[in-house]
Amino acid sequence: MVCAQSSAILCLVGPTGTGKSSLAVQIVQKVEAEIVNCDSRQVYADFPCITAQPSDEHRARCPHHLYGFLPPDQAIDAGRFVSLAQEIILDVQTRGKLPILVGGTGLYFRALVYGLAPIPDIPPQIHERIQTQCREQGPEGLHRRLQEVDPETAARLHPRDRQRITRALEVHAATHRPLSWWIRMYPCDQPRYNTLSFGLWSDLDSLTPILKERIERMWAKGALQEAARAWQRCPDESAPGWSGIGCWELLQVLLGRWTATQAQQEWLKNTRAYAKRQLTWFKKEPGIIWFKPGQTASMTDTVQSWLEQ
RNA sequence: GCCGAGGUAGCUCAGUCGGUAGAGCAGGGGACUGAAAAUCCCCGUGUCGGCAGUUCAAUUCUGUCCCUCGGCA
Repeated sequence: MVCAQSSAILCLVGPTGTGKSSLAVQIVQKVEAEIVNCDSRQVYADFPCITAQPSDEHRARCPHHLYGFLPPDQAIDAGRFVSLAQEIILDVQTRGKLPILVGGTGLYFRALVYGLAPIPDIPPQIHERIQTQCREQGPEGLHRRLQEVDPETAARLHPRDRQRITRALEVHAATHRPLSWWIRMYPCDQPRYNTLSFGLWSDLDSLTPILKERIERMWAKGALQEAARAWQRCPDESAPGWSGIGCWELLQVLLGRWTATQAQQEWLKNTRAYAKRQLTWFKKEPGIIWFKPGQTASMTDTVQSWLEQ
């Protein structure tokens, strides 16, 4: 066993269904390590099966952090993820172990590795006010306002991108500084950890049958019952936990809106589209060493020589 | 067999009063600084069922054949 340097983290990223979780557990057999989740949906306690959280068997092999700890009515965001993950990573490193960051949420990965501008939390009343305005005036209306208070951000956002437009307006309203100011003041272009990043790359055509099979396996393992239990605890379609792919499709079956077949088709379609977005994101991410699933034999050697440096 | 209604993009269909066509969905590509499994953006050549006729020009009109779906036998 090799011990980790104090500031090192290993990252394992790539689209859904490429086998990141199993690979992480394999690496743990060679290196003293603990696994840290980097996936925005696997944090939800009510959806272990549907969001493909590591199995009990995997979790028994080494500590797994930030999985399945949040109820579906509670939101998580990149900022909160980063502060939770930072604390855990530091703790793991202090104990002389290597943190392995595993997951497919590109924004969380980048925010953790490269940092995030220290924008304070937005007070709930400001958030609510701007969301209401967006509903009333539409994203285009808010985009026009953003052009006045933050022309730089407005220029790079499409007038219908309500999520980013409202966020930029919220930042301005809460801090009296435009989002572009924060980003300029706190550029996030240098990694804050000594990082080795692996990516598992699989093109969509090869991934599709795997995703299809995984959905069938989840179905057989009781995904629908899992959703039914979650619905009893949180009967609110708009709750953050329900936005996961699969959760929403299964809910349509529970509410009698879709047939099982329809839901499975939509589930696969949406998963594929998501995998494509992940590929697009990670392709651009610098410094990732790419492997094909199943051709990862040299990976642990790379990890060990990196740790010995 | 007769009478209707159809055959146009992978699917569902619109349209062309004759000048070789366009929507939705599917599919493909892209963006991304606290909702990110989210939120958005861009991308449409297809023997217009086959063959023949009329015409400068036919997917459009005419004839004929083939196929599908109704109704009657």
